[in-house]
Amino acid sequence: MTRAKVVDRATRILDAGGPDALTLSRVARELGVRPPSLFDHIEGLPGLLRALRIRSFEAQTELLRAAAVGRSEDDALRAVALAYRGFTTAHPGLYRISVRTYVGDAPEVQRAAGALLSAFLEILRGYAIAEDELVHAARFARGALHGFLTLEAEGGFGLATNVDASFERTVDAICRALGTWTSPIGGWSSASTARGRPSRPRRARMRSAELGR
Amino acid sequence: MTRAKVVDRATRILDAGGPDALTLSRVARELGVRPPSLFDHIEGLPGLLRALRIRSFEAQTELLRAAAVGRSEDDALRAVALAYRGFTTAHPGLYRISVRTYVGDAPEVQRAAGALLSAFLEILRGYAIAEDELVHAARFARGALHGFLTLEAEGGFGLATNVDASFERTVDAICRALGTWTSPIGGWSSASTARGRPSRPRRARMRSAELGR
DNA sequence: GGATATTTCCTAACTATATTAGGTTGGGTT
DNA sequence: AACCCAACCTAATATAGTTAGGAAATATCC
Repeated sequence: MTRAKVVDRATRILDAGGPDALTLSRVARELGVRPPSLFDHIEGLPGLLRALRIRSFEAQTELLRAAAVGRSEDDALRAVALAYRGFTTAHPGLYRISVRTYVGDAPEVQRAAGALLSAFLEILRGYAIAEDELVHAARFARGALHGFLTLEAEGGFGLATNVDASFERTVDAICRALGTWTSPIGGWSSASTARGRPSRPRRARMRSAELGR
Repeated sequence: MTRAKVVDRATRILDAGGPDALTLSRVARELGVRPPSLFDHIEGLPGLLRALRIRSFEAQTELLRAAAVGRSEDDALRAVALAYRGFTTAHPGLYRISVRTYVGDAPEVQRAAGALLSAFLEILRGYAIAEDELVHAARFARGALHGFLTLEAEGGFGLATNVDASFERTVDAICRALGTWTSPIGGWSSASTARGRPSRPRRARMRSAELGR
């Protein structure tokens, strides 16, 4: 019984049964030991979750780097997107657990998350995007990819008609947006924007209705 | 003590303390009753979560409709995006809980989720996008919005430098992509694409490494 | 090789949570 | 006045996580 085996088994349970299925009792049962025995290898449930998050971030980072090597711009982004989708499909639970609790988490987790972030930034460096716009572009691209995959994993697309095609179109759209990235002041990037830049959104006020009290 | 009060209090706890803070014990304590008393108003914890998800979807749907009324295309999308961000900021817990568990959930929850989906589709109808492309465009737009807001809410952007600007850029990027939406066959929409349509991504194979065993 | 230290598992016990069963009470109805 | 039922209660059970402390196996050191 080693720490790695505990985390391995937890990963399997997580991927197969979702977050609610993962309990120390179950991990212990499947490993043939009693729950308290796990505490000699992980620091309780929080420690196990921490280990899983780190594993998830590291896997994603490596994946991303491997997919991008030797490619650039749209080519790199497409490869990364495909690899990412492969990951969320193969390890839905592990992916999910990496979302949530970046902030306030242990330094090691923060570090793993940071590595993923910078790997992503690296890929976007191929595009003709001003340095101070890069972070915005990265947030957009990562968010778009992440949002699609999350919704897909959660079944948020309702009837699963043609999700593959939707994904291709989504990646295309991201590439298109990155290829025509603009600064808010004037045109920066090589290509001119297709439809200019429509009026700045005026701050709309929202009512939070009678939710929560 | 009414059902509505239970759900209200649960919403507050959820928004203030996150998913882990929400327990029946706590709801009961804050309402001045004992836990079993709650069972006369909700069907246990699963029932409470169900009610919360429904409330979340309904709130989002109404919000979206209200923001879009009287506007179209980019104008509508910008307003919707702002309203959405306002919602996730005001009710992070309630928003979170709507993500996850679409599939396999109770019919009422499915219905509430479906209403949100179709409201979103309605907004995109203003764009010059072919009918059979609409669903793809909606998945992209919703995913991008959702992904950004999720990452922001989870602190996934690391140092919170200029997230407001990132959001504006992201909404711009979504508008741009929708304005230049293409069909995979040929040009459909009004504007021609800025950078043509690069080679179809070839299915990359991924290794799932030694994760989960 | 034998004494010792460390690792790894165990049982026992405690806490919190969700949940069921069944009792009490008071307001409103016939 | 008798009744019903809505809304609360106490008591009890099951499961999860966790701590304390002990026993056995394994590694380490003289």
